[in-house]
Amino acid sequence: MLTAKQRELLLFIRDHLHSSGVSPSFDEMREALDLKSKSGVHRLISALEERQFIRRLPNRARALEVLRLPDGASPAGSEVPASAAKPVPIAANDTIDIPLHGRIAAGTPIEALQGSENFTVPAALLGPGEHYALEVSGDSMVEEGILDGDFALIRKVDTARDGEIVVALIDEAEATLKTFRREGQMVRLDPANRSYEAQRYSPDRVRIQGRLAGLIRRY
Amino acid sequence: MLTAKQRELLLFIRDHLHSSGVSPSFDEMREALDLKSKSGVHRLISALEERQFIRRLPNRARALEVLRLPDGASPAGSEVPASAAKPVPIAANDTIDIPLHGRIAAGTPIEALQGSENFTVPAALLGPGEHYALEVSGDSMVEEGILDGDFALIRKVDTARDGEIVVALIDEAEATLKTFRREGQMVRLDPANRSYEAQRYSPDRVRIQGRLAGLIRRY
DNA sequence: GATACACGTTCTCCGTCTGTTCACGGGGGA
DNA sequence: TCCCCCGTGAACAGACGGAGAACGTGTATC
Repeated sequence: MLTAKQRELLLFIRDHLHSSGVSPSFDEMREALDLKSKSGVHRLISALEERQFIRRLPNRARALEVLRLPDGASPAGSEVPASAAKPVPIAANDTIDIPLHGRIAAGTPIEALQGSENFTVPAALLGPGEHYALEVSGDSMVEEGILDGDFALIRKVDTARDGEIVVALIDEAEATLKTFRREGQMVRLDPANRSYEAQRYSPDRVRIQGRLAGLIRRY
Repeated sequence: MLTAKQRELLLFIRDHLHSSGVSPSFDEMREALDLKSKSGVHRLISALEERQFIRRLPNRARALEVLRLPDGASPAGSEVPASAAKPVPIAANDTIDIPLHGRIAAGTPIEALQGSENFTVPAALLGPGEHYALEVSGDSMVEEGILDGDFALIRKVDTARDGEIVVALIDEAEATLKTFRREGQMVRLDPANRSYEAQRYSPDRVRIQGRLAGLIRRY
């Protein structure tokens, strides 16, 4: 599950947390692992986070939290290991991890934004098919109850019916979340905000990248 | 999770609370941390609040509440640590199962609706504390992006600050989701829909049953 | 109800600490 | 071979924290 270095770092964080009460800074970890650069630490931390051994607040100082320890680790003090203290109360395995492809804004096709981040959602929210998540940027869909900062769950499809909310890629360059409508030979993308105007394109300029399947908001 | 200063302040607040019964003022905290200005304290407090270690009422004197303690902190007195008194189950898993207490509509207090259904949500969506879910009924909060049929995730608390969206039980009979505001001696519950009017009640008629913590929508 | 006081909030300025990212490279396993 | 792990170095952005002052807000008091 972990490489030797990752394991060493994880145990160091655990010990540091236990003895001083605060998580170590990147420089302290660099020192402890006998490295000369922090960027190696950064990679190890990312790996530990990806493997769900630690949790952290991004861009925050000393904001690490150890979630669990590798198998066979000795406890920090004379106490029980952290893993035993958390008996893992909830099973409920009906969730799905989907990739979070960044913010949906102007500029880049969705495929380009292959973020490493993942997003866990209840399986009940999603239908069949492949999905991904986007963070909504801007207020063009407020009248549909889609606000800036919301997470849109998108089902990967390349067709849409009138009235459906889709991720549309215009001219292979700009992706937006809009209501899809056909208008004669043209495609119309309707915002849900009176301050914005509907846009019309010829079908060959518009590529559907998915259909809105769910929405998640944090307060 | 915390920097040294943040941890120091949190432990001071805990001790002060424990020995004198009230939370310290900003000046007392400034003194305790050996600072010459309160603004540093303010920033530390904000960081602690952001990390969900404390809760507070804005513009209220000495209105701090310790929600949990950093890992490895010794208890204040000879008693059990605050963390044990308040279970605050932050699951290490990715998801948490919370009860779905039916639709929020007129008629009945939330407790009465002990539905058997459960609702699985990503743990990242919820902070500490106990939560439950409600299905939103009606369009009184559309301008906040809360639509009929959405699922509101509610943190079980009995206090609210101005501007927060809460589940309020009126006269022990009718529960609604509204924005909470104080207005002089009265409590005002604001809808987010121009077609509805704000309602005013004396505080003893209103019981807060929770605070909006997240929102989930299915398309 | 006017006033005074205590307290919390916000701002600017500043220096330091810390995390992030990039580009470079080497080694080893599948 | 490609891919992953690991190391280095440097530059940068932003968080953190301290000082001081002005300003709001709540509460008590008269």
